Amino acid sequence: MNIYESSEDYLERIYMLKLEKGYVKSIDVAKCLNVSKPSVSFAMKQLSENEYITMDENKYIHLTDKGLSIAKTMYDRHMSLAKILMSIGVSEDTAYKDACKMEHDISEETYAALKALAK
Amino acid sequence: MNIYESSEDYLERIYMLKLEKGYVKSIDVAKCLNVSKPSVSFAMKQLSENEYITMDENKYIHLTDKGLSIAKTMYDRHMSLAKILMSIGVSEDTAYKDACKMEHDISEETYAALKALAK
DNA sequence: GTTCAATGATAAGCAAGGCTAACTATCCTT
DNA sequence: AAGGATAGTTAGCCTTGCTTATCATTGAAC
Repeated sequence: MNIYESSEDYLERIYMLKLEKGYVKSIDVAKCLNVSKPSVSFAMKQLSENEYITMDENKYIHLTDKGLSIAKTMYDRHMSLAKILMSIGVSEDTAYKDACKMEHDISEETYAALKALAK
Repeated sequence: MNIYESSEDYLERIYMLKLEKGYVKSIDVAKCLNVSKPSVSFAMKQLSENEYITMDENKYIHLTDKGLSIAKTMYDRHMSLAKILMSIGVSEDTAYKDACKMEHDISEETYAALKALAK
C-alpha cells in the first residue's frame, strides 16, 4: 500500500501539533487542517492500519517510527521551501501556503537545486 | 462553474498541439497527455459545454477566446517555470515535469518572485 | 444524578479524474 | 463490396478525498 498525498499532510500536521502542544487528538488535526471530523477519523484509521500512527486508549495520537520519519521529511521540506520563497520576496503567509502544495509536487532534484540556491 | 486543474492541462496541450501541427484532434491530445481516448472525449465534452473549445463537423478542436486565454496563461507559466528551474541547475526533463505540476499550485505572488529572480 | 457539550465513529454519498470494454462510424485497401 | 484499421463515444467502474447527517461515548456542571 502506498502513502497517499493527504496522508503525508496528516502526518506532518500531527508532528507539528505534537511539537506545539505536546499531544495530539483528532479534533485538533481537524481544526488545524480545516477538514471535518469524519475525514480525520477515516484518515487516522488508515494511518494506524498501515502503522504510521497508533492511538492509545484515550484517543491520543502517536507517530510510529515509520510515521515520524515521513512527518519529519515533509516538515523539513515545508519549512525549507517556505524559507526559500520568503528569501526571494514572497510574503510569509503565501510562502507557507505555496510551500505546502509544492512539497508534494517537486522532485528531489528541484528541491535540492532550490536549497542550494538559498545559500 | 470552475475550471478544473485537469481542464487547464487539456487546454494548454491543445494550444501546444495547435502550435506544433496546425490542427488538433482528440487522439493527438490523448497520445500527448498519456491518457485514454474516453478521458479526452469526456474532457472535450466538458470543455465545449463550458465554451472553452469548439469541435467542428470534422472533429477538429478549436480554442475559443476564453479557452485560448487560459491556455496561453498556463503555457507561459509552464515555459517560464521550466526555464527558471533549468537556470538554477535542474535538468531539462525534470524541469518541464516539475513545472507542469507547479504551474497549477503556486500563487501569482510566488510566480512573480521566481520570475524576478530569473533576471 | 440528569442534562448538555464535546469528541469520535459510522453510513451514505458526491466530485474530480482516471480506466477498460464494447459500440459506432468512417475511411482505406484489397 | 468486404475487411480491417483508426477515431470517437458510451457505459460502467475504480480511486482519492472530501462532505453532511446521525449515533455513541464521555465528562463536566448544575
